[in-house]
Amino acid sequence: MARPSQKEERRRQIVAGLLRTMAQQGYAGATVATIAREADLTPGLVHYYFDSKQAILLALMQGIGRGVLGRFEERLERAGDDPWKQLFALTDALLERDPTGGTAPLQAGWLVIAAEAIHQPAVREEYSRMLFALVDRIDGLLRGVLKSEGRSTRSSRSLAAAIAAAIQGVYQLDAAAPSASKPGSSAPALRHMVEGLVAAQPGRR
Amino acid sequence: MARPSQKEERRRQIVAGLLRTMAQQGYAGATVATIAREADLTPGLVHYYFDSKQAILLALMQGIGRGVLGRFEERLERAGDDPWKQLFALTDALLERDPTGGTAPLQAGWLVIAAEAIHQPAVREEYSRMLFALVDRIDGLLRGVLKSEGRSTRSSRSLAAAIAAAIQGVYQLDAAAPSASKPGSSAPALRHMVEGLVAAQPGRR
Amino acid sequence: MARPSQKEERRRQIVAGLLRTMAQQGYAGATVATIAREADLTPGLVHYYFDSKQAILLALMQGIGRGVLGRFEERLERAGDDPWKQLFALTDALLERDPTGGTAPLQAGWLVIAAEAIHQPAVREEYSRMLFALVDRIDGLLRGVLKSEGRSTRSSRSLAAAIAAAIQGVYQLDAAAPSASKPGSSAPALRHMVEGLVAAQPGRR
Amino acid sequence: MARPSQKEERRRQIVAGLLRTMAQQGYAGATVATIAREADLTPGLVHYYFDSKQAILLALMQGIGRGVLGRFEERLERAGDDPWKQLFALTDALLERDPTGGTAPLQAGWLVIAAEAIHQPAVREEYSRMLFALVDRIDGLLRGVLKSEGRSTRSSRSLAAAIAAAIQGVYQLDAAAPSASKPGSSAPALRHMVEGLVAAQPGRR
DNA sequence: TATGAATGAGCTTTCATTCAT
DNA sequence: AATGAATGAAAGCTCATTCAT
Repeated sequence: MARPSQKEERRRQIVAGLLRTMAQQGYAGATVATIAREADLTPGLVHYYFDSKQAILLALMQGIGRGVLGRFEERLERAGDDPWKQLFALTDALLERDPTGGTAPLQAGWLVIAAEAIHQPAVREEYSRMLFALVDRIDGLLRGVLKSEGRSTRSSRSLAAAIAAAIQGVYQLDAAAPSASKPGSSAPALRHMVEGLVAAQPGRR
Repeated sequence: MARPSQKEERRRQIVAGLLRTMAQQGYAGATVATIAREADLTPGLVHYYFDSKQAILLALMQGIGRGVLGRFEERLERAGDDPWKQLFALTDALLERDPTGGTAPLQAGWLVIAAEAIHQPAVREEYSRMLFALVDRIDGLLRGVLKSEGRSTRSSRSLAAAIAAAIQGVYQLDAAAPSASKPGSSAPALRHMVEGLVAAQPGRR
Repeated sequence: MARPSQKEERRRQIVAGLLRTMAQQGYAGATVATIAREADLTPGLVHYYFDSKQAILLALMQGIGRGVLGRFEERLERAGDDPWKQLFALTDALLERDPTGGTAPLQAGWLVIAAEAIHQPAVREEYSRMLFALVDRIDGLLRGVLKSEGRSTRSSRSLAAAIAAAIQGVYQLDAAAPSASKPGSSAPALRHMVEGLVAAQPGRR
Repeated sequence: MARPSQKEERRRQIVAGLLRTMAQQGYAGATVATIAREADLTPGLVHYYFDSKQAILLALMQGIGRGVLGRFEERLERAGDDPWKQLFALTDALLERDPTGGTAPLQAGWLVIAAEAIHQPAVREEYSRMLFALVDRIDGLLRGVLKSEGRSTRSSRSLAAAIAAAIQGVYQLDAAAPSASKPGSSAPALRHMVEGLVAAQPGRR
């Protein structure tokens, strides 16, 4: 009972190693050897803690999910009861750019994961799971907003999906063509997009 | 003279082979052997027409760029003089889902390309080039809209980037988690988002 | 009967192409495609005139043999009856460095050929044939010298082989480490070596 | 701890495998697979110990350098103070033919290396380095001889280069056309050549 | 004669994974 | 727990040679 979980600590190291290398070299380029080096371990030990490279990726995805949602829930408390503020607390949390550049690996990693989801069923499953969780969370907040505006919540889920898509899109641009968007401009732009979605009269134009 | 030159045709075959396999297996999974099989050629011949696998990818990107923009320019003619209609002609063209499922490879491929752009400099360059072209095109139409609404065009480029991001996001969701969004719901949702962007009072909220 | 021998001309081109590329890239590096390009032909045509790459090499060796010996025979006429002059006419001819650098390919090529002779039996055979011819020629002249000095010709063939070896050695150094020997210093040095061989009392020291 | 490190031993095996196969098949013919088989290893393992095939070659060259010079230094001690004996200790050591045929690979290998030096810059560099070391060593001994004979040492380096060339030439003949020279005849012939070089009056004949 | 498309065998190299220690 | 040697199955790419035109 000395160290409560060497094991968990080691796994965290490895997962972090994968994220860092993957964000720079892609998934295929993230060799087990590279991951190990980044985590200050040996290749053999990586396979002692994880059955396969894919297993590391899945663990990474779950870690990201917990981390990002966790960061948001903190903010939600500070948002009070205003539905708009709550919704924007979520979008802002997701789009926040770490000034130290620390989130770049996260966004790049996320893009890489999405690409892997296309052909790795296990990854797609986890990816979908996380995305549904996100859409559901957005949907919940969005319904609050719609109600407060006296609007129908009928198609709220579609709208939530659109918001999620927009967020993913910002990730993608930031990661793959960082020069295309001005830093700091995404969060406010997304707010206006969301306002547009909410204000829209179904069937208009 | 030797066999009549089918050089361009062959190259097209190979590029198409890459897109199809890449959309199903990712870039690393699209081996030269797979590409060749998909194009009904031998691996050696693939390298007769392209110096490297990466060269095929770059050719594919240029082909996609030409194809997508071409499809749009056709529609633009039908949109007449209404700035809103012109802008929506573009977004609709980009988001249109081929009912036969034919565009799925394109969107999946695009996501894979974005992921490769992260660590392959040549790909990133081409990716940025194409994205800039898209943002510029959106920007042009957006300015028309803003003027017609009597609004400032000062930050039009940021808005254009946001719109491009939203489109990329839809691609990503469609490719990696198709079940998350209802088919057909993206195009109208994007319209509303764009309206929101345009209607926004800078500095509000 | 129009052109007496297009064929021979073409073959000469190809052989020259092999020599040039081989002198720069080695035998393995001298691709049929490279040879063809250097000869301003197409790869297919190369195999129309030669059955195989090796066949070009063998033709090259014969061409070199004729060329080098031919150059020497010219000089021999000018050497008159002095046995020493005749012998040095040969060594000088072999060691002469083209001031335009034109013989560099020849020496480099010769070194490459020697290396191929190790494992290509057909090449080794031709190489030996040429070397024997050279040693025999040297031997003939050397006997003249030995007689004129009143010395035994018993071991003249060994001495001739040693002289041939020294010449090969100069080729090798010139080709692989040109900076090791001063240009122009080889021919006189070789003369002195030969003099030493001739002057030696068998069994001395 | 893992298996006890046999790193150096393994590297030696591989280098020896390269020398053996290279002496029989040339450098291009010495595939990594062949080398591995000769060393009783798998091809993958070869690349575990060496980054590239070229790296094995460079290691081989350094090994040869150390080995040959080492063999000579032993003899030098036995040569006492006589400058001639010292010089001949060197040439004899270099030309010594292992009666078991054991040095044949070495000489053949050396020829192959010289041929590679032509077009592989890294190999040329190492080759030059070794040759310079050899010429320098010869030069040192030669100066001793020249002084003891009361002769000028002005052009000793050129003479040393000529001696080195003659040695290389013997290697070449032995490797590529072993039948051309009688076994055992090279060492004495070289001695006489060297004597001729030393005895020569500069500018004579 | 001449072309250059096409083939297929083979090359070097990489890497996830296993395993003796 | 930990190491790093070892494996083997690919991968991308090259190239002599053939062949339809």
